[in-house]
Amino acid sequence: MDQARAATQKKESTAEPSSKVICCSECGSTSVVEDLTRGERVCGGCGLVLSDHRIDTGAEWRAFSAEESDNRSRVGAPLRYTIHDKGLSTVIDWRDRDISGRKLTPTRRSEIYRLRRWQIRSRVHSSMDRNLAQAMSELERLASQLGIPEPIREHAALLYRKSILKKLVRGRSIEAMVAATLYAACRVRQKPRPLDEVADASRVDRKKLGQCYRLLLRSLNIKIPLSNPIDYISRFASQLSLSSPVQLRTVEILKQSRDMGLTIGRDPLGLAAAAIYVASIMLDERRTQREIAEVARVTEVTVRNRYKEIVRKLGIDSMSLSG
DNA sequence: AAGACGAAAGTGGTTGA
DNA sequence: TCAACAACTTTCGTCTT
Repeated sequence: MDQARAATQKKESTAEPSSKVICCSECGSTSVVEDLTRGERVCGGCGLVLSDHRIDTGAEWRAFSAEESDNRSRVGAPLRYTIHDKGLSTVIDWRDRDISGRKLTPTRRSEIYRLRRWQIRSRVHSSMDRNLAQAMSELERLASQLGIPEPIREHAALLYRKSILKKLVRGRSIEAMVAATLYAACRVRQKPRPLDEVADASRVDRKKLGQCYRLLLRSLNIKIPLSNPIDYISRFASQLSLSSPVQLRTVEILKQSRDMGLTIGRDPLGLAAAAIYVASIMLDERRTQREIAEVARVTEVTVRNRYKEIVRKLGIDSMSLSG
């Protein structure tokens, strides 16, 4: 009992600082200077080197003017997991010219032509590569439809690669697994999307998606942070075109609700919706239960029930609601 | 008339025997 | 595998603004 509590407390205390603020182990200062030319991270307080040998992702040219530094960049594209061969495979140029720009002789030309054909074939040659090629294009389609940013797409792509290696895709549809990895990646990065939203955008039904998602978590040992209603607020608020004070008030309400134990076992979507509803009334930017329920993908009834609980438990009286 | 409310029955997922 | 269960949904009649 006590052990369990100690464990959760420890988890909370270690999870907090490592995710955002970096503290110097010597002086506790939070100001960290990044020295990219030396690949070091140095404490701004005492000068202690916190980490070194960082990979420099910046330019490897020297530039003598602003124009030059704009033009010149690191050679080659960065490694990308969303391209099925990570963007690393060889490409044979389609122009029939040799290295010095001369036209090729007819014999040489037909030779190159055959080489090129085989090269293209071999690029997607193994079944894994074919699967990946298909999956990555589906991932791109789905992610752009949902407006999911590049880093999360890459994360999803990485998860998909892992699930292929674990042979999870076998016997399941590529689409379902892609949708599941994308949903999981959003959750891991604390930018959750409602499961229904992802299911709608792909051609996978909710149930299949949920099954694949759970399989993914189990097989790859992924730890997903409990989805927090607060993570949904900014998206919902912007869909309802609510001002930022309303967002802030909503977050406040959610924090209070959590402290009152109102959030345990409750659907985060419903909580987010109800909190937005309360905040929108308090700050006189009223939205109907139906409007809010729609963007949060819950029913009005759920919004209502949560909202009633919040009002009752937080002691929000009718005065602060009406005006 | 639209929105809010609440009761009652139905649904899908989890848990424990 | 099945029943019990909690949370959520659907549906619908009634009340309020």
